[in-house]
Amino acid sequence: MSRRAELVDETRRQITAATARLHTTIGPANTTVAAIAEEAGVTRLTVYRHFSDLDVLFEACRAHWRAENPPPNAATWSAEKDLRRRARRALTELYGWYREHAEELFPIYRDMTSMPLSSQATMRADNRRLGDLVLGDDAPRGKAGQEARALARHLLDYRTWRSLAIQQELTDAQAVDLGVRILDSVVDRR
Amino acid sequence: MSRRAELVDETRRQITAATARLHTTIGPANTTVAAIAEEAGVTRLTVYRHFSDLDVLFEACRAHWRAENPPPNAATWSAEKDLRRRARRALTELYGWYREHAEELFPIYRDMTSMPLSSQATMRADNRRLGDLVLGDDAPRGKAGQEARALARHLLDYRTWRSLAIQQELTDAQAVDLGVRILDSVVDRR
DNA sequence: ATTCTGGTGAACAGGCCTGTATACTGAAGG
DNA sequence: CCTTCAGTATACAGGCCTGTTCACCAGAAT
Repeated sequence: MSRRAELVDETRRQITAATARLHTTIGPANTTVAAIAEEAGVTRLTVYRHFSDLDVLFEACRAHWRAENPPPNAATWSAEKDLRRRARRALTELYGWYREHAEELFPIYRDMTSMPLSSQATMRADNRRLGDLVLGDDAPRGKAGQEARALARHLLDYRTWRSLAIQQELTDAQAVDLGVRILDSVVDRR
Repeated sequence: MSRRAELVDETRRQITAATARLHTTIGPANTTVAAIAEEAGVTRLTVYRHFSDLDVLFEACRAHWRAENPPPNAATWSAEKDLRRRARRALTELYGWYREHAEELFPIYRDMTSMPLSSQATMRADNRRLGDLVLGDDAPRGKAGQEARALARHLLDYRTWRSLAIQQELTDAQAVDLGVRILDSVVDRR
């Protein structure tokens, strides 16, 4: 990569990083192009140049942030063969990550509706994937399965963690315990 | 009440009603004084006159809307002596109300952080009260009690209903079932 | 009939935002 | 050495918002 291209790339990176900083503080809904430019130490015009489509910037910003703050690796959860252990591990890791990034994730979820639909879809798909991963083969069939999946996904959501841990003031350990117990009782019911 | 005072009062009512309409559609965060005035068929100046303090308007608006859309009467829940029945009744009534006002409540909860602290406190207190009412004397002591209360309150929250019923696409009946089962399993555990 | 006064209409200065256009600068790179 | 072009600086026209001031009107109240 030529030096020239490198510089351009660096500017682009600055812009996405600045956007990420704003999204995780004041939130996407209040993030203006003017603010991004200032935060990136760049002219408004430069932002427009790099990202004529704001949605592209939002997606780039999302990718950037996740690369710098990697969420737990859900793939390893499958190693636990027992549902309770698997759920415990998943919730512990995820809730830990949520706690670590509580402040940053809050504006994201709050302003979700003002984000590009593609990003919203991605987040929903992620949530679904995690839920299915935790349930594994233990998901009942039919209606019971639908409810179990709904519960698993609900428990894995950031907002559920926030409700339990921040609003209701449970410790993360308590929230995890509660989640595991609940999920088990629903899946395991005769 | 004199005719004069009546007219003044009517204007005030128009303003709070207009505010309520805006809060339940575009949300408190996007509700401007200009928009309120227009929606109320009144001058911006008139709005300022009646409510120099916006927080007062917000609170009046909240009261107005709740009077027109009364939530279920939680006091009657205590009639059910069995926890499961009580929880079922509470969740059924509350989730029904949430469903009925799903669209209107959404912007309120989304923009909660941009509402006056007093309103936020009121909502939290309400939630606590409902939770305690549902648990009644069945709340365990100590740590288990704390978790049971947290769960009850969490289940009664609008956002939990939304997560289960809208996001995860459960029917209200399914969400209620799930909630009752979960709460029972946590309260009743060994 | 006259006085109050809630509401109107218009205007102000100030702020922040948008998207676009202009001409300029400075460094990478042929 | 000289071209290319990413980024700068500055400006514009347009939009919407805020809070406040002033003169004015018309209908209640007395």
